[in-house]
Amino acid sequence: MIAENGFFHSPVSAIAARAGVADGTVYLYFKSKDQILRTAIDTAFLHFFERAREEMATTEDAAQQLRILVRLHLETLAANHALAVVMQTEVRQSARFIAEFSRQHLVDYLNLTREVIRRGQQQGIFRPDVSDRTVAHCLFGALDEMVSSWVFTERPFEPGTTASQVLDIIFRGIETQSNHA
Amino acid sequence: MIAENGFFHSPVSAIAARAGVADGTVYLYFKSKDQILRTAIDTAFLHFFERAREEMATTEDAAQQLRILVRLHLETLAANHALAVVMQTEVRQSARFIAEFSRQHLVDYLNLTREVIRRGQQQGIFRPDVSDRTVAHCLFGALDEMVSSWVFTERPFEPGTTASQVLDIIFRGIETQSNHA
Amino acid sequence: MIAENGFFHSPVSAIAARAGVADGTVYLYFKSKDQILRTAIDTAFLHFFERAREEMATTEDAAQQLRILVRLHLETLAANHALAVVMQTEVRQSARFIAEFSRQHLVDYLNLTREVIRRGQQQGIFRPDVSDRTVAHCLFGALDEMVSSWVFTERPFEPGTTASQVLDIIFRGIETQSNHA
Amino acid sequence: MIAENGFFHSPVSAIAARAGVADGTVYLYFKSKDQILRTAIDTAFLHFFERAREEMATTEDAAQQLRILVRLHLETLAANHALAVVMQTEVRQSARFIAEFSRQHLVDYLNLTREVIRRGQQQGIFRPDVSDRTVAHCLFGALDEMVSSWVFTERPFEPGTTASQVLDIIFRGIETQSNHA
DNA sequence: AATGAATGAGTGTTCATTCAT
DNA sequence: AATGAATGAACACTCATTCAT
Repeated sequence: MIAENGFFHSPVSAIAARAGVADGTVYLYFKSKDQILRTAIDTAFLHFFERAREEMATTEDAAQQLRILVRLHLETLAANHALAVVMQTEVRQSARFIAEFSRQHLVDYLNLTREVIRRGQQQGIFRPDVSDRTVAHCLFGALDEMVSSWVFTERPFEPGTTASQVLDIIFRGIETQSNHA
Repeated sequence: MIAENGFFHSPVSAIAARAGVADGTVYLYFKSKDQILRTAIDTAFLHFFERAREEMATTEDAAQQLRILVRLHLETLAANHALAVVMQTEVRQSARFIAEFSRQHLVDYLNLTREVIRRGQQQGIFRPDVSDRTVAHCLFGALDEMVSSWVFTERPFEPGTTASQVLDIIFRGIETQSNHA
Repeated sequence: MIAENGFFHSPVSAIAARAGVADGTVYLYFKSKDQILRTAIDTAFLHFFERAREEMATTEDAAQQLRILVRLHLETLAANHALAVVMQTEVRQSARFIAEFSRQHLVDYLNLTREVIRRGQQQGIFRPDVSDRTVAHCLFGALDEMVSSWVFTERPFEPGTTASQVLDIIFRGIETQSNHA
Repeated sequence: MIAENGFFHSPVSAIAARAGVADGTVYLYFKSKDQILRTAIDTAFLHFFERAREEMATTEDAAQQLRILVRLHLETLAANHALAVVMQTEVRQSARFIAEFSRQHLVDYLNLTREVIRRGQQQGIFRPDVSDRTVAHCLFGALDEMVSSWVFTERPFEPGTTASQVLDIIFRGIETQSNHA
């Protein structure tokens, strides 16, 4: 519902109707309309982090872990168009909302990425002369923009191909010479 | 006003008061509340494109042109915090708004970037084996995320430094070996 | 409310207050302010037609049926001053409103009257050399004006007397000589 | 303008535009929007009464004078469709407006008609056993309804024919037997 | 005299939220 | 637990009127 019409253009009554319950019932499960959106976002991030932690535990190679993260990011959204729309729009609905709430999730995600970057730098596979913060922002920004491009156009989306393309550029940009050669 | 509270949380009466005019006066200049936001965004992009075209005309070197674009992107927003907030939030307020209106500006910007990338590939300074579309998305996404990071935290922002950091990664990621060596 | 102040000078908030409900409640029962008026008018005509059909079925004499219609017209409005005011004013609020909506009720009423006239002509009690349309308009117009006269002054109103006076003139005007003698 | 859209749906700005002047100019000639309508109505009645007095002075025969009034009523409106619309709608816009303002014109008109009726009764050509008030209302009501019927449908309108038809009924209804024979 | 930009009070309508059932 | 009728605050927008030019 929210993905289709936007949070502000989705009356609680419409959300309730879509869920097949009465308006009042919504308030038995959510304290306010805002909480519906927050819960949806929280849940999505929670699931993402769970899977990310699980899958990243299967290897110690930072490059491999980065590949896992990137693939998971793109696959999760590719598999759920409505979620993707919400993530590319409503999550950024207003400066106050972001500052108070949704930015924290992104910071968590960025921190996770930064840890992997730093590990790669310690492992000698990533250049040590770029800040992990910058790299994480570049990587996240690139992925984010690829998703936006898909969501706001009618293009087909192949998460695997997209992941390769982005990583092709970012890896080359951050890998050490020895590694690259 | 919109930057501070968000478009949906900014009554027309508040916008009018901030502008020092009566509510009705707003409607002498804008057909609807929506048009206020659209006009602001249109104007910002118009100015940006004008300056970009001017400054990019001073050189034929694609790498140099890319540096100009990146610097202009970051400097424009760094110089106007409210504009930056609007660009990182309200421009993405709902899928419908984006699809109907604001995405076109981004597409124009991405196309401008892609042209430069392609020129660089023809000039032999950028790798020919990555698509200009992917590169443009990566670059824009990286910059966009750097701006968001600044806007939604209290960090100081140095557009020059940020530009160098991002370009350091992206350039290395897309330049040809010969060039890099 | 509308009878007292006129439709355009009756804010929905005032109508709601008079009804003892909150403003929003009005919109649970009416789609728009316009619909309040339309529903009131529709309902009044519906009841009138129902009663008219019932009472007219008690006789086959066209003259008697006409007397029934006239009495019902005047008694219905005499019994409900507010309704009478609305019928003499708001029903004619604008050319567009009338053309789109309220005229149809009058046309239905006029058609009912015309049928009775034609029946009387066939029965040989009404002159055949005047058109039923003209007669119906004269009769309705006369009644309408009697009601207006009452509504817009402080005069007392006796529907029975008024009915007799109007019918005295119209009947004499339309009856056949043989009948009249 | 008012005839087309109704008084309440005609902004002063639209009326001014139609008149080819600026909004403010309207207020040099009318104290308020209401006065525009009142002046239009006043003027129309003034002209009507002037012509009625003139033409009625040409004969002493009450029946003839009534014919003159009826013809003038219908011809005046037939000649000016917009005026007719205003007379059949806006003149009755609300009970308060009518009570305060427009009813007086009708009362004047009805009084003029009543005088003629009484004169006809004194002349022995109209029945003395019906009240002049009732007759005047019947006659005016009949004419009024004929005009409404024309204004709110697409029918062609022939004031002469319509006058004959109405008078055929009303005259027969009110004339004395001797006269009728 | 004429203008038309500016005003700001007024109003129809929406919708998040509550609560008696 | 679930309902959905009722609420009333909030808001976008209109427009009669004013007044400096």
